Amino acid sequence: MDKLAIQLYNSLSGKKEPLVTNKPGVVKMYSCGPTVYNFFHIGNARAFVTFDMVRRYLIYRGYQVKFVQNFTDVDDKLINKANELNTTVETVANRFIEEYFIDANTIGIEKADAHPRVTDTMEDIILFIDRLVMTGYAYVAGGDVLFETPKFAEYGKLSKQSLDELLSGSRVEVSDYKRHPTDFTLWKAAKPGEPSWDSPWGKGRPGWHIECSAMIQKHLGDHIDIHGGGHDLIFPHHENEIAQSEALLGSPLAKYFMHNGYININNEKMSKSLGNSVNVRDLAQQYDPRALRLFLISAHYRSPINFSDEVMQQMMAAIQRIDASREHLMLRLQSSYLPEGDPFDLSMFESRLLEAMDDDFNSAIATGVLFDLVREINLYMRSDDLTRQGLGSYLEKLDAWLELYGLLQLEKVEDKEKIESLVKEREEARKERNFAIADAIRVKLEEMGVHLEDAAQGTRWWRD
RNA sequence: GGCGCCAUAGCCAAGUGGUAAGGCAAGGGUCUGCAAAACCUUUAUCCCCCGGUUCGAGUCCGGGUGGCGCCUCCA
Repeated sequence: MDKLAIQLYNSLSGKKEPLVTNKPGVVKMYSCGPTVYNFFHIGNARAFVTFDMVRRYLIYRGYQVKFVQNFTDVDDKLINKANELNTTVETVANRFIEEYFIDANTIGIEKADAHPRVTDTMEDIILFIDRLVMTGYAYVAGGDVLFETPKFAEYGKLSKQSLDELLSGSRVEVSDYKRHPTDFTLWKAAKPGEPSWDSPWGKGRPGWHIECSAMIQKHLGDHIDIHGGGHDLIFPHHENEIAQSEALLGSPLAKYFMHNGYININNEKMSKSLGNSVNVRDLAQQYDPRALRLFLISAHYRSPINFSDEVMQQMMAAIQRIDASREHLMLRLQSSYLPEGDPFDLSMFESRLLEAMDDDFNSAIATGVLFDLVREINLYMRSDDLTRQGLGSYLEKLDAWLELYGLLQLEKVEDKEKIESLVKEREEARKERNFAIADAIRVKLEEMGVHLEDAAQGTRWWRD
């Protein structure tokens, strides 16, 4: 069995590197979470699902994982939204944090070990900024505090750009009070009507980047193993985090930076101006949420992917294939006259999965292995030598993997009993070869959106 | 202008220098009260183009062409 280290692509080096954690067996990871002013969209979902997948896999591989993901709950977008709704920033934030957890749960994203909010981290943030001022990395200009980028010699090491190169883009905002055009805000002086906090520099609120540095330190300590986010966060967000933290630490904030790729919608960049952003709340009404998740993990996390209805239809069909196989397995296992036998050795499958995921979390290959398992299960079930242990081995493996992929079907209880009694009634009719009644029941169920499938061991059903 | 990414069948998507995984769709077949599912089978002599390295390249190198991202809030 493969005992080699997990390889992961490190944005810092631009290469795949073996995962060697600061503390053996423990992975500390932090991933940038949402600004909670709205429902999250499919693009956000890709980042969340990517790091949920990484976390699940690390745990699967036996690591103890400490995972933190933040909520940005003070920011211009929130302030605008609050004004728009004639309410407070806090109300907006609370509302959409709740909505976050609902949607995250829908697509199988587990809660992090901590979900710190900026407003709960204010003291640490102010202290952090203060230390940067004291050590000369930051300066006060008016009521603002700015980080002086040239003071940090390695500025640009993540985005692989020098200060000059950053400038030549000439899109960097030039302000009179900045000593250098690439300097960025750590603390923003309060404007009337905005939420603000007391600080040594007067009332104000934190800039965007500082929260992550402060939260990492507070919840995970000075150094973490993996820092994640969308690849658009490379610059300036993560670059600035590195500058802030490492200016004080003098050593790396995170050993590995991982960045997931973008999602396009019908081959166009998703953006609000194009009006094509789709939130997960709406999508989950339209498609099986697991199909959504499968879509997100069916490509390697660094590849750009394209969202379209056509692709989603394919994903729905693929989910059906998995479900059908699993449900047949369970039906067979319910059979009362099943011979006993030996459990199967499925280590070949397991090795293939580990090999795929160890290689920079290649979930595209890993899902291929999953479908190979499904094929083998289907083949086995057509054979004549089924045993309880044989079926059990497959079900156990399948469920372990579906759990790893976050695709395990959650039981919906509501109308389940009603449907099952109809299904049973129909089976009785079929036994009596009263096909007229059997078909009538099927029509009725179809109208309810329930599909049937007759197998030798019984009937399985599923909903749209 | 700077930094970086991608180009594989009708669609999606892997592919570590050794002769193209997997999913969806489509055709044919087996099974079946019907239907569905499942299984079998067919579908890229070829991986954007041109050179080069090599016994051998989708896979490495150089040059094109075509997409895209970041440099500004952004997953």
